[in-house]
Amino acid sequence: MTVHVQAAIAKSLAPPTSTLWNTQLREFAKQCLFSDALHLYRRMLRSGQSPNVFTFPFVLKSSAALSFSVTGALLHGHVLKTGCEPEPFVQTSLISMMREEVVSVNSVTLLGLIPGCFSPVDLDLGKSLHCCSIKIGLELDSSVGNCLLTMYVKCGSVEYARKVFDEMPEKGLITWNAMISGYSQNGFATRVLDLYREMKLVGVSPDPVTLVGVLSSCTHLGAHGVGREVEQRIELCGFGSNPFLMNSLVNMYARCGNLVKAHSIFSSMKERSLVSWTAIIGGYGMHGHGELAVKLFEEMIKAGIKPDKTLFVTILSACSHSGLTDRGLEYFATMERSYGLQPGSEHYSCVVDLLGRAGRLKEAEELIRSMKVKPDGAVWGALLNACKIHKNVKLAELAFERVIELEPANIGYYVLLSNIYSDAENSEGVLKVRTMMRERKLRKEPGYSYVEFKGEVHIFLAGDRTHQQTDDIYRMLAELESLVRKLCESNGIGGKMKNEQHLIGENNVHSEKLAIAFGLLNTRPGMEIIVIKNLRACDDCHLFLKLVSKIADREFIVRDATRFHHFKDGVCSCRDYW
DNA sequence: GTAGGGTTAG
Repeated sequence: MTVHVQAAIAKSLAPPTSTLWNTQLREFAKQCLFSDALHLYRRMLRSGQSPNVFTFPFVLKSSAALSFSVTGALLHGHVLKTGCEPEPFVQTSLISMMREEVVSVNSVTLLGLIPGCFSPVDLDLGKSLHCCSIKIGLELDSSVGNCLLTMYVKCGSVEYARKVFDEMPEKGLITWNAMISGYSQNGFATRVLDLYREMKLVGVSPDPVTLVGVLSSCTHLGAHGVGREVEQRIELCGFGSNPFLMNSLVNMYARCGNLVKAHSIFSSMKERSLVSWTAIIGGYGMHGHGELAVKLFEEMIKAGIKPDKTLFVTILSACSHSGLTDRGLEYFATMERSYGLQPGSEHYSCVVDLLGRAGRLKEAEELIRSMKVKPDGAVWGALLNACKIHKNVKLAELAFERVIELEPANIGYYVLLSNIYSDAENSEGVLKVRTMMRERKLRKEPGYSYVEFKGEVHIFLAGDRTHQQTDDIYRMLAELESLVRKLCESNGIGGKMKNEQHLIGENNVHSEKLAIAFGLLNTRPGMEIIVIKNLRACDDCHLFLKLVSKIADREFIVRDATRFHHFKDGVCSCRDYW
């Protein structure tokens, strides 16, 4: 179409109609070729073709994107804000054009203007466009409403978006999708699932776009049940060839630990994009199969696909979790050398983690000092974490000092340092950290864990006794604890358990332990137990849960704020190498 | 002729 239009205009075989001009303008605006759009607009005027109501949105959008002044007062504010002087051509051509036609702001104009505000810095301008649409009584128009809703989502104002959503009298598929994707992209996974249920109840049929948002939220929540329902729907509706949807499905299964299923979907895909590869490689890496992740990565390179920055984060972390230190360092070196990708802070934090887990703390510290970009909190945080593993109090103090300069309110780092002191039996240090937290009025958010069982969510806090099965749960825990102790003594791993001894007992019952005990009580062998934890899963529970999986011969997953921990037969597929 | 989509560490 585009080629045809260009050819028609260039050869002037027939005088282009306004529709042809507008189609080409729209193409340019869509591809963000804004100055091309403005040039085309100039040619259009020169050729004697008058712009009409369909012309304005694309010209206005292009002008707005280029920060040029367009329609009077509305965008004048924008120009002042960015400090861009209006380009003389745009100004003169617009003024002359306006003189000839009365520009009335209608829904089409708004639809051209609002997408110019799809970024948090333009939120104020977007709000004024919202006011403008209310003034002319168009805010309830479904296209304008959808557009405003999306604008708020892209600006990160989910609550405003929801307000627009609630006020819209006619909610079409696109309205539901915009809200569902909006929640999904901003991390409100439970709200996505609520809205999805509501949508089906009012009789709107989900399409692939809906399901992508829903699947992404299932992945974050570990909501396997909904995920499987979505998969059935995909088959039923014949959406199986949609690459976006298939990527989401691969990602969901990969992250939930069902790598066989993830791989089979991945293999069956006709088009495998970089995102598909990232999903499957990340899945293997996350579950401790670093060798397989590396193998797939090499396969991808051989297939002629170029990795991007995201994939490098994924592969570096895969190497880190499987102890493939040197392989990871090689990849880090090729990033810039072979692919021209400048490593960012996120890559450095992976490499610090890589070196740190391997005990190469000195090199990790040197790497940070050699960084061209300013290290962020995550980089020093990775070093601090390594100090916890390898019990280096001195370096930990330095890393803590740096990380706290950058993220003074991040409680996780205070807890980490406190645990490092506690491991070193340095009670003075523990006290120091606690005082610091009190002075800064920082309080640790209470950790909780929950299990989804028969459509209900069972939530537990540390030491919780409110659940109706409390007695049985505690009995089960006491039994497990005594079996764990026996196993430790007979296998001579009591040393590792030493730090954990004080955790056993009612005062130190972690929420994930309660959730697992609940799961063991209520599910049959062979059924998977998935526990979700709001914060990071407790390191001290790790060994306990591994041993429980052996004793009870059961498989379970603890999904915490950062990753999946897959426990099976006494092994955790996550960070098990050390 | 308008609005909605997948991947990333700690």
